[in-house]
Amino acid sequence: MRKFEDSLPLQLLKAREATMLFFRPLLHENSLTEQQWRVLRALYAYNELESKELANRCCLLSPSLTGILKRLEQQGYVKRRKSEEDQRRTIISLTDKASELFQRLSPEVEARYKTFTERFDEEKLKQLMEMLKELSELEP
Amino acid sequence: MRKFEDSLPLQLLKAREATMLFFRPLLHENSLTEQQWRVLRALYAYNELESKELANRCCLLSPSLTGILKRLEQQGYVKRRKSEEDQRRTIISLTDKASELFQRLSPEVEARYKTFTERFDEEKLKQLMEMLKELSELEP
DNA sequence: TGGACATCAGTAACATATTAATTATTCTTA
DNA sequence: TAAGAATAATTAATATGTTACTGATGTCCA
Repeated sequence: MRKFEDSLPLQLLKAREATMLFFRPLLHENSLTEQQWRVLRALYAYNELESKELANRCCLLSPSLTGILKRLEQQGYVKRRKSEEDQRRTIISLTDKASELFQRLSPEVEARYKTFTERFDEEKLKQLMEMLKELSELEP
Repeated sequence: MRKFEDSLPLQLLKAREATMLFFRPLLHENSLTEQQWRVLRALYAYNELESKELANRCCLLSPSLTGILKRLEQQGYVKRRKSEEDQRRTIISLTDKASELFQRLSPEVEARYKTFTERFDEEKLKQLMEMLKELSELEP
């Protein structure tokens, strides 16, 4: 039988934890959770997104996103509006306050990303990303 | 600036989600969470472990483990005893009931692992595990 | 056209994640 | 050896993860 440590999900989890150690302190200094930051990143990149698509892109489940958006909205970082064509859908976008926050933090995030790639070869990182992509497209 | 999707933590998360799709249904059929299964696996592999070491190996934080162990204990799957040398430490082990459950589920888990490797080349998987290991040993 | 069916957002209930603080024990060193 | 620092486990408080379910809307076809 495989050893306990040979579990792929476990190794993915450990690798993710190790990677987040580079960024989590910065987010925490700014009172952001990693999920909140993921949502801000997505919305900054795509300008506005329907709730469902936002959840998909951020790899969040709908009930989790509901709470995250509620808190981000309370802090004045996101706004929501109903879709014209389909009243079931909600469209989310960033406030100016959030854009400013993002632009303020973004350089430091990239700087820490750089220190990361100084310790983990970029070519290897590229290969890794390829494999992860392939993996995430797998279906049972 | 990097694209939203070029985030390594996000890709690790997505890859893990895709992988867990192979196993989560089985665990769910048996009323186990993935964290509970991780704990059972570790304890089965190591026979008994101190609480702190169990948390480390399972990539769980101590407060999370406290709750997980409480529920596993209520269901009669784990037992705890105090360390003789150091009264601060708790030593955790599986009950017979848990060993039986593990032995019953383990073959099916391995079977699903096999269907997984049929779609994701084993040589590539080996490379991936190498990179993940290297990644998880990184420190900021 | 209206009723079965699908879809989307949200709620409910419980499990886990995260940080800070607390308690009990052990170690250190003045 | 007694006070202070360090460590292990827990609790507290809040945020998120997970599944099941509800309510509102939309689609489709008899």
